[in-house]
Amino acid sequence: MSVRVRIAPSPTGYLHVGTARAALYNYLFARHHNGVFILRSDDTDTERSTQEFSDDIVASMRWLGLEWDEGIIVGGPHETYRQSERLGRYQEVAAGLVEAGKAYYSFATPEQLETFRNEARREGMSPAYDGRYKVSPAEAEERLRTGESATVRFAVPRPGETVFEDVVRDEVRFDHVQVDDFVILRSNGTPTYHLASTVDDVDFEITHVIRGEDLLSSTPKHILLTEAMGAEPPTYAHLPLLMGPDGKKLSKRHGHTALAAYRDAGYLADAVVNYLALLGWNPGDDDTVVDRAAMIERFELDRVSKNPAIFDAVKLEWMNGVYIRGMNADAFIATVTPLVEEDLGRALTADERAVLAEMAPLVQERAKKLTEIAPQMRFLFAEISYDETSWQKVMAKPDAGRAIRSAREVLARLDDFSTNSVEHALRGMLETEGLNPRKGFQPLRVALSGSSVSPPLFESVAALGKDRTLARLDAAAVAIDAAS
RNA sequence: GCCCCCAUCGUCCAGCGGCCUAGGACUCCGCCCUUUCAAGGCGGCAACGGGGAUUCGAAUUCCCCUGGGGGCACCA
Repeated sequence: MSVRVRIAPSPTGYLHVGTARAALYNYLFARHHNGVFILRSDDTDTERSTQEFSDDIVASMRWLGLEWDEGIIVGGPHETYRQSERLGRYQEVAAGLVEAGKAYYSFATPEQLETFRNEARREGMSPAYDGRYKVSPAEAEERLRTGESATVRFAVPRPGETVFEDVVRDEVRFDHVQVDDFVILRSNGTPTYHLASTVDDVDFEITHVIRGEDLLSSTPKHILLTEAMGAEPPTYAHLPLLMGPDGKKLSKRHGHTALAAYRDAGYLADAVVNYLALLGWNPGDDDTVVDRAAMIERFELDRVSKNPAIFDAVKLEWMNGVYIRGMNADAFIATVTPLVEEDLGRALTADERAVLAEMAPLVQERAKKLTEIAPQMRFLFAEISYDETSWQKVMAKPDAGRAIRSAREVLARLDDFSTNSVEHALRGMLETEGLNPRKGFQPLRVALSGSSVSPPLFESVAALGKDRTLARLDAAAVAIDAAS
């Protein structure tokens, strides 16, 4: 039987990094086994589900490159892949279970249940509802007829026990006193997550359920439901949860949890994928940078860690730098050009594009995030302003003015503004002025770029060209005089 | 409170009875390279939670404790 797996986000929020990782693992598992990867929308909570979240999920999945074979948007043999469109099917299953005596109409009031739980808790017993307020089928029918509202609950076999073999956790067992007679159909007729999700998994012939550990204790319910439907339960694999730096479940207060936020912050999809993949899985050796093909090739569920993993933003950033440096020159220029144009608020001219292409490799090896790049190249295409800290650190020093004036003089006499020629001229200036590179070059850097941190100096001068270089040196000299 | 899961450097992983003087990556700290910042090179700091048991031998197996996490809804 071929592998069929799914990721089933609920459009009640943006695609969370934890969900993204679960999606990635499902994807890698499917690709590794030449199986089918499905994207389903678990949108039974109509109150909280929105189109915006749904769009975000699709966009984020595509950005990561986790193409799905069946599911929302792309369709497939099991249309539809949206739970909100399958309500009839869930009701049908629920009715069948009631018919078979495996589920029942429940009239237990919230107050009764609350009281039961409190009491159980007080006595040190399991707070899982044991169905004690169940009424006879005849009575249920009668009360239903009089218009009384009811939920449908699954009748958990008691006493009993559910044992299953989890791929990452090995054998897990739950005594049924810990499993409540859970609601499968709300009093308004809509299915709960347990019902909808399980029915879909059965109908879509899901073979492996790979999901977060937070669902581990719900698994007996899903197995019981599956069996009650007369189907074979899938293989389960529960992934360790993602934590924030404080060791608590990753949430908004830890920073970005919406995957799209990382895209917007200048991260590369491949870097995020690589980082997420290694957060709880390892390829079997000490490799850290692993491309997608290698991940697919080497992915195994039994190499998934059991430990919760703390999301380390610093390491992600490092990895992003690795991927930026790994881009080929053309690809880098292609992704960076629109960013620079957006930053400037205008399109680049052909000449400017040539300058950008020239300078691109220099900023490429320095960037950790795409968002750092435009600000670093801005001085090439727009007027500058001096960074306050840089000014204090460099321009307020005694030799700054001298270096700038001397450089201005030397460069003014220079016709060949190639990098080599500029370097030769400026090093000559250092010598005649008796300045070391730090004292002699840093002021020039600030004069030209506005900051003490910039791409390499000689290349920058060459890229700016003679006119603008001289103008900026003049302006800096004036500014220094004015400041002293 | 009840149940489940987990436990190696600060963090992510390796280790699946002797190859461990516990390995790699990020971070941090030195040094080198160097026009700034990065990158890169070299080196360094840093961990098997505690107690029993099994064994000739335990980070690796078993038990207890402790600690951390998750779940216990007409939310998913």
